Amino acid sequence: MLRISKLTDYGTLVLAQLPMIDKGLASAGQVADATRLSQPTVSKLLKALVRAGLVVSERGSHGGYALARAGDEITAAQIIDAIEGPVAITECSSPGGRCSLEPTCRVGSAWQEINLSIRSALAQVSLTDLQTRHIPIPSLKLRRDIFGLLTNR
Amino acid sequence: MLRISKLTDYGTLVLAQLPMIDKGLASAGQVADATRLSQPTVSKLLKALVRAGLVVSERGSHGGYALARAGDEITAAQIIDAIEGPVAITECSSPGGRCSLEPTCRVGSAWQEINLSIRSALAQVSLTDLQTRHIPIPSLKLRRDIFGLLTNR
DNA sequence: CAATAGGGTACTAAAATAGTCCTATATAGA
DNA sequence: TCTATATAGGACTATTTTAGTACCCTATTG
Repeated sequence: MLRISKLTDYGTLVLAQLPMIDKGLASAGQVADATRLSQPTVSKLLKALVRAGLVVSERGSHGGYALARAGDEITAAQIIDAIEGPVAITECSSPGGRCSLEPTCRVGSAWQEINLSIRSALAQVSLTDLQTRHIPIPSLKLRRDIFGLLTNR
Repeated sequence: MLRISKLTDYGTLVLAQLPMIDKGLASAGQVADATRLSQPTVSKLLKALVRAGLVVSERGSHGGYALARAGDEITAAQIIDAIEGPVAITECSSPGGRCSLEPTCRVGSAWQEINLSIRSALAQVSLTDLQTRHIPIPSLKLRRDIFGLLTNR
């Protein structure tokens, strides 16, 4: 019915591998190893996450990435926005969308209500929820396989 | 962020052109003319809507299509399901999805909560809402243009 | 039994998504 | 200050999904 992209799902995996900002840094390569995703893809995701402010980065030979804030301060809505961009359910639902009939046309408002409901639902689920709502998993590899099954990757 | 397909949007247009079940029938060609969509596309949509039970059809030389029930008994969720199929936000959010770890894995539940919220939002908007929440429009053609602008078709 | 209309499936074309690669810039340490 | 390592940004290619079309079949009316 509605879906998030594979990249957004990967983004969740990537975020789950990052240390908190005050606990050191992980390089893109390390994250790629841990998630079993390719390095270029991981880099692309991390760049988007940095731009969105969910992740902080440091350049240079001992550089890397870390979560900008705690996992329960990062929401599913923010992750989706960071990776897919703020695409709305229809063009006209976008704030500042280009519908020139805004003042008279009321059709958009129905879709906007829907869009707000969806966003609020997504804002109520944190990264911590997404990554910890399961029983402890023996190894990283297995954990990744579970994600794979979950999302049909 | 999340979006419906163009075909689903077209589906709303098509539904808006159909008479109620007790008020006669409209042929696919008539609906195509009224919506300015191509006949093959309209036929495809109508077939899907019939299969989903939102529309009834009659074959034969005076056949055609009509709404199976009143516009406020048809929801946005039903329209989306009819045309895009019941694809969930992730595979595992599908009822009866194929995640073999269901009993132990709790990750899916977060996405499922999200999915339920989205579905309930979509179930609260009717076809009537979608088609009548605007000021009266002079002609069918103009009305269609407005939909076009709205959805960036 | 001919004309008209829907039913189903398969195919083609177009667009969005996913994935990769290349070049530039920054930092640490020898 | 030079080299190794790491991120930044953008361009490019491949893949997948979506949209659109065409064909052949079945049903109904006059």
